[in-house]
Amino acid sequence: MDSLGIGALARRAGVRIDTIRYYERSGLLAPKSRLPSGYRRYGVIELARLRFIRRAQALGFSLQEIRELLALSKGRDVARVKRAAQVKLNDVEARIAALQCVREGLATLIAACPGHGDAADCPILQALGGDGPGAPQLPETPELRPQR
Amino acid sequence: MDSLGIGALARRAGVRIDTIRYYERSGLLAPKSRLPSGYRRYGVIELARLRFIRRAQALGFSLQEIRELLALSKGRDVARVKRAAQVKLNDVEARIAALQCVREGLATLIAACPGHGDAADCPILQALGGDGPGAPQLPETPELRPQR
DNA sequence: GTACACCATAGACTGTGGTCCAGGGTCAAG
DNA sequence: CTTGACCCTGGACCACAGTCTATGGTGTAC
Repeated sequence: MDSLGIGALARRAGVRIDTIRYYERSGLLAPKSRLPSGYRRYGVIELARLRFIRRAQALGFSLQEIRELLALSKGRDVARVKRAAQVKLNDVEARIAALQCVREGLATLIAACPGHGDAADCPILQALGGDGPGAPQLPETPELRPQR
Repeated sequence: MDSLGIGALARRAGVRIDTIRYYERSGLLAPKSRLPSGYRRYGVIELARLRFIRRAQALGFSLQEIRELLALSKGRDVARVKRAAQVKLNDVEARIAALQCVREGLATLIAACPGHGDAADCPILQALGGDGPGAPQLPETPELRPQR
């Protein structure tokens, strides 16, 4: 029998046992079966699914989004899966662009800072203090967080 | 008097009143002064600071990181400020690199997905299902989460 | 002077993604 | 048959970043 207990599954996937049970509670990963004692048993499919969950998480998907992706994979709707990935890609690219903005701002400030002398001459402190010309050009309150 | 009550400040910065009080509890933003009644009063400096907090947050900085960023502006030691900014810059660059990794993984999957046909042909679903050649090249269990 | 918007505090609650603990039951080896 | 590792459930707890509620005080305009 190539079936695993929860501990073996956890070791193979590199997660904690509690995390697996948490995913089960969250409707992400059910055991293949249970022993009469109630012990969970998992097969290779469950291992792959668990690894997928971790990978998708590392890609920036929330558990909710992963739930949706997994649901899509049951429906075999390839087009919708692709669209979901595309949306996430756009999201990631926007974040990269914003961070590159910050990097430029910081790099400029650091380059302009003498590293000694009066605090009034430090462009970094000026940028932090107000919204003068030295302030990093950041998007105005982008709607990244839901404001219910 | 160009001083604002908490409600006016909230409206000008586009945040909720509770959020401002929460930031105060968190040591991020103190009122300029208080009326004898206890009412908070804020000036343009506080408004700028609040806007800075929101901007930094939108870029993925946690409140803890923002606290550190803002703490820099209190330091009289310009050299230390510059060094701290440098550390932050490295931090931002690491974030960018990690996100670029994610972007590559997603882009590869999307490019390889026909967007139609059988689910077996979809590399996104394959990446989900197993760890075949189509799986995104992600660092194994990247330390994104503290494992205390 | 009273109506009404505004503000104060303390503390409870939300959702996300887990993590830990108590108090047991089960499985396999020796 | 006992020991130790493993597993079960239910519920508490954590950090984060707010959000809401209850209860009561304040500021101002009519």
